[in-house]
Amino acid sequence: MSQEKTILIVDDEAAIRDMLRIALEMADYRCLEAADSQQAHTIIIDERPNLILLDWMLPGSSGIDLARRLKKDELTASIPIIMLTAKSEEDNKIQGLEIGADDYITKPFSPRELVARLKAVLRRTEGLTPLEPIEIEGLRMDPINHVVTLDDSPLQMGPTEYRLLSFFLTHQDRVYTRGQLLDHVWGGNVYVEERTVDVHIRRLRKALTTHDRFIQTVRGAGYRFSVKLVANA
Amino acid sequence: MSQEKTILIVDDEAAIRDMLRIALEMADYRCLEAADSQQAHTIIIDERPNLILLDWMLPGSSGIDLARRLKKDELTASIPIIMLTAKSEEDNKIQGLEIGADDYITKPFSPRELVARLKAVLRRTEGLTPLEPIEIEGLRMDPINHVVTLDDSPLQMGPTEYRLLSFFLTHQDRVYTRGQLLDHVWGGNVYVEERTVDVHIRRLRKALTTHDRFIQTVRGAGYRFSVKLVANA
DNA sequence: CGTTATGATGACATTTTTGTGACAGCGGTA
DNA sequence: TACCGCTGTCACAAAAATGTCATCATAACG
Repeated sequence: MSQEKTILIVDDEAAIRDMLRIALEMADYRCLEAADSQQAHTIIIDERPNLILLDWMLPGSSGIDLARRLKKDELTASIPIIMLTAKSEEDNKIQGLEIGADDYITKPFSPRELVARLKAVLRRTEGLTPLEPIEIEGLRMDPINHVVTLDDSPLQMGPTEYRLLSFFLTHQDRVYTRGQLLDHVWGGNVYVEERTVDVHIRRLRKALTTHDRFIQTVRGAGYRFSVKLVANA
Repeated sequence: MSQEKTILIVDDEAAIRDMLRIALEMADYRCLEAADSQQAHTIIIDERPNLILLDWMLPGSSGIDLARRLKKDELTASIPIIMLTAKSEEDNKIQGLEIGADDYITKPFSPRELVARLKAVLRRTEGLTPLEPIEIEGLRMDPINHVVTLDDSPLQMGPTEYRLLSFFLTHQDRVYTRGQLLDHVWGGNVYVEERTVDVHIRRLRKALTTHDRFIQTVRGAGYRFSVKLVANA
């Protein structure tokens, strides 16, 4: 299960888009529908990309305006942007960096360079999770060292169980269906059997051994993580 | 209150120096005396700067030679360098990065861009170069003499392994993804496969032989250096 | 009770991730 | 020139995690 990243391409030249798409898909990235020239200033997508490749020159609305608007909008401000500029436009790169683009690439560029820079930008913005440790009833999860302890003794579990526990700790006292758990913990667009959730719940329970009272089964509905003991309904 | 960083400016144009000084001081950095054209090849300072801004073109001795010498000298090898290049020299940027400069900026640049890049470089190299020797459990790193010993017997390792260990020693008990390690240890603008990290982790582990328990693999996440933590999560 | 629906559990093949040895390129040096 | 150390990448081995299934246990309900 590779952690797939999605890239949004905004360019009005179909040839460039195709080239980008091929390069990106070879590197295991998923491309979102590239906005064409006319709608470039009103991109509507129903999925949040991990990164935006934005051409500097867009007819109607210039790429830099678009970038500025994206960076202003709360919803999109945190998405890193890489600007594509023609060589003659290179002077603009400073302006591009100033308004918040995370990198720029001058055309023509090699696919390899593109992917390399893209990786660098993604990696730079990736590790920005200075989350606070969570502790309840002796169960402590510290995302900084990626360690779960129960009464100070470390617990061992797989990555999926870790994510599952992480989700539960931040969403306590509420019942989630298997489908919802798949959405939140596995990620939206994966196809796995709902029963798989049962197995991982089992594995997480085993990892928590003595404290498996935390995870409650709600028959016919799903699972709930809670410190309080709640009667099922 | 702010942890003051000192920047050494090496440029023969007084106008540039003044501009840099103003920009840097506005951003709360402290500037060291800029070497002028004549002494550029024999910088003598009595304070160790946190970063060096180095002009590519220096009369008498070219900036790149100076950079190379700085990177060779044990005392200064660990100080990050940002090269300033004129636009026409941009082809040289690759060469600059190759000899060990941590970033480059092409003139003309905005003060804002300068500070942004400078911050990025400082952030990456932060804590990477302790001035005091560090010792834990018989493992001792002496940054001044650039020597690592284990129970008083010297260990041999390559430069990359040394930097990796140096980073780990100053950032213990915390998981870093391969990408983050590339960012901090290799530098932000190198394009290297993430698996390369694995290989260097292996080489470092081999160099530490008996104490390879320090470097822990956190499956699905990255690596962690720690004396105490044992179980993964 | 008996029947049925739903969850728990152990086993297992497959996939993913990491460890490891080898190798070619590069720059420095004898 | 030949040699040497370091580096990044690769191919393959090893290890761990994952998803699915068959089967068992239990709750719900008549």
